[in-house]
Amino acid sequence: MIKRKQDKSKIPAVTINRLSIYFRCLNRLLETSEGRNLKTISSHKISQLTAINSTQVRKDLAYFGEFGKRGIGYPVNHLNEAIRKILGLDKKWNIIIAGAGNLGKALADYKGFKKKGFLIKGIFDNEPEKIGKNIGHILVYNIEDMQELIIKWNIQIGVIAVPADAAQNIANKMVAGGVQSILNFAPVSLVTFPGIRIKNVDLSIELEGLTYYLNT
Amino acid sequence: MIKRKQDKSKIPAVTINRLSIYFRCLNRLLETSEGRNLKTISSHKISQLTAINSTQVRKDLAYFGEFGKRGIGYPVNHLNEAIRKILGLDKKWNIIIAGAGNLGKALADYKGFKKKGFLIKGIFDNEPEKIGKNIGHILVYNIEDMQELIIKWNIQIGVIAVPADAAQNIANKMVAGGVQSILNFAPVSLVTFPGIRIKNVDLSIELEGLTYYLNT
DNA sequence: TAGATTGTTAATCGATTAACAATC
DNA sequence: TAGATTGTTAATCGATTAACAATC
Repeated sequence: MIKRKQDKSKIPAVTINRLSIYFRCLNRLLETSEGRNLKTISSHKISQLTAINSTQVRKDLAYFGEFGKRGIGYPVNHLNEAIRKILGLDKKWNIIIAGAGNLGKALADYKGFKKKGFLIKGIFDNEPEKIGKNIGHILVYNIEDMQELIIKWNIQIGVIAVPADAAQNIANKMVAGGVQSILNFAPVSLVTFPGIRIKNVDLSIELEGLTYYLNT
Repeated sequence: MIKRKQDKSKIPAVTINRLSIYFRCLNRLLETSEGRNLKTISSHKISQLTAINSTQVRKDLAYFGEFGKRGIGYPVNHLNEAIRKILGLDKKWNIIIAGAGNLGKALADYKGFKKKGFLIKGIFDNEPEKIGKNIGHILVYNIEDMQELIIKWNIQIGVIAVPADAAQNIANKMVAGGVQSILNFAPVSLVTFPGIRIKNVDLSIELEGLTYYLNT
């Protein structure tokens, strides 16, 4: 049973990230015949598959309810469904992508989105040659129309894949349109807005986190 | 003066990530005329520009030396160069990309790499139609030849942009070739190797970190 | 009953931040 | 000297992990 009225601010953000990892691990397991025959799974087995400490696994899951049985383990199917609901993946989410460059194209074509219930409703750019064309099955729209279409399409998540110097302006427009969350691929610290959640994916930071340790 | 023999394992990984942020912030500043005229910058100013607590800024920098002067601040140019050296960005790094799909293409075309001293020496794929073609100015090679070319080109960093089920195999081959660090875009927990550093960039985790909070 | 495993408490570990002496 | 600001210590905060009673 999922605990009701669980205060999200009390749950560490890293716990949510690990929940995604457990979810993927269970999904993979259920794709195998071995996994489908499994009734239950122990925190120790999840630990082996994810390289996350088993106490951590139990603690993370316990934030949301008592999913397991002592002496037995966690029922695989039920746990899988419970995590899906916790992460909100039982719902459909409407997304737009700003920027029809290489990255925007790669994201628009990314098969993982649809599978998880993310619907990319449109891509936006300011280059006239790109506007009106299709990327995969998604149409490229004029960035001028973004704010209006965010409202019309009831967009919850905006993905920023524009150059760094345009990112803040795009973010402002997304928020003005009513977007509640932003996934930002531009290498800038966006000025944030109260109540709007921003996640940054930053290639430079990741690469420099490698070169620092390579450097002797 | 940079402290010699600083034990890297004693410095939090998050500090290195923030160092990247400070570095970018200083770079941006030095691109403006206002910034170029600045002799020094205070931890408080850096804090304003990066939204990172000023005590945190001072503590992070103090791991590597005494860059500032009390009552004055940090000399902008010198600090910028010092961080560049700490992150190893004064050196050239040889990179290969495995996977010539949309993501691999986007990465190969990413301008930020060259600017920071990262040289993409080749892209690898197993599809015959792709092998021998150019992406940007980079040639696509047969994945069979990857291990050999890693040695020949003295590759330090391997980027994995192949589907999830192929990722572990590619990682094994990269490590066998002598790659020391891996940037993994495939949504799997790679089995790690002693002494090899792996950084994961995982779109699902980022998106689910948004839907969790959107979910009511 | 004996063995397995959860859920949770308490201990530990590590990172952030407040406070302040040093000093420009 | 007075004000500004660093570098660092000590306090705080928060996350991880060890330990174990509960229980299947």
